[in-house]
Amino acid sequence: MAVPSSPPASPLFLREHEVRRGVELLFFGYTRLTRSIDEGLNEHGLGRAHHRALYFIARQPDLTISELLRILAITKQSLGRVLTELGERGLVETRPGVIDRRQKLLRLTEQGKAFEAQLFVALRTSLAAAYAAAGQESVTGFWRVLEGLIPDEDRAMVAALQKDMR
Amino acid sequence: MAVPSSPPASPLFLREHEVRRGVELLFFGYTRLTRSIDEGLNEHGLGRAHHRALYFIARQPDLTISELLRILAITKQSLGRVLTELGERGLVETRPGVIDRRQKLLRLTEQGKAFEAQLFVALRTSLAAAYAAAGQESVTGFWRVLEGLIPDEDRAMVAALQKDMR
DNA sequence: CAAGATACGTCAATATGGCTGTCCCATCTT
DNA sequence: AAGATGGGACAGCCATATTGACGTATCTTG
Repeated sequence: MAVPSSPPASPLFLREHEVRRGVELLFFGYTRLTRSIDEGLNEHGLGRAHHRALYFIARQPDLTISELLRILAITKQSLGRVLTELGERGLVETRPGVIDRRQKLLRLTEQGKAFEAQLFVALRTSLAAAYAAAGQESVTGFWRVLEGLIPDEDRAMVAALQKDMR
Repeated sequence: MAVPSSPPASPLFLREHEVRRGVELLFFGYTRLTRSIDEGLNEHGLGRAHHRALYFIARQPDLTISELLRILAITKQSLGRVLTELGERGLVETRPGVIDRRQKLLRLTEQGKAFEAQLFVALRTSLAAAYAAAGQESVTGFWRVLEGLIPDEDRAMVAALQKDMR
């Protein structure tokens, strides 16, 4: 795998160090951010999978099971376990769909809202510090690159989440 | 409350939606990027944990076990299993440290290098496309924000990885 | 040199969060 | 009435992580 020291104008090769930098920063950044909520989750005996469900239910009240499945991209069985546990702890409640009574609309209880908000504080603290240190210009770039990592078929779903943000 | 060191308009309390957007984009971007290598890993019966080890050994040949443990932030036992499996498949080899013979210096075999390079193609394809779509300015911002997510005590480690990038 | 610290390995037990496959029920659609 | 869809549930499996304790080789230091 000998690499010439003066590379030709192959854009793919030229980007290697930039790509490695991105891979590494994404790895460390993502894992550190998720670690920031572990303590709060542990207090309730919950894990990150529970947080992901909580988060997206908080984000889109009256989400259905199948919508949540598409967002999380896990199996019905895996999600079932998580939702059962969240229900048992009184953090999530469901009601039958209005239009389609087979559906279950997911919502956070008051307790669930409070807990999600508590976890969100940790996320906000970390991200806000990073945003502040980097500056608004950088934040825009940060978003743009991440958007480019999301495959076309998923982009509508992500955009929908952010649709009704004020 | 006198906080002399922060500017008056310090956006510590960013608008919530900016933080949620970052959380979501990081989640989707990171998970989609990691999924891009699953197929390649599956062909060898390996998982993402194996890739992380492979990746960092590729990045820093002659890495020691304890350095790798610090990077991955997992336990010795977890890493032990991963390295055993990589060794059995002839992807990673070790030799005793030169200065300190208790150490094991980790290296990829030729096979290991080829495999890591193959996986890297998928990462590069995804990230390079995102970089190209976003533009160089954005890439810089992307890096800056992610750097800000890494706690001070880990930053030296990450910087060391990128020290000898050409 | 003896004592202790360090680098690494290993055992056993456990938790978490995924997966597949199969079958079921209620409800909506045609 | 038949079929499609939303959701639940069973059984079993796998990957990846954890803790705690103990062992061995090697380096460092009083």
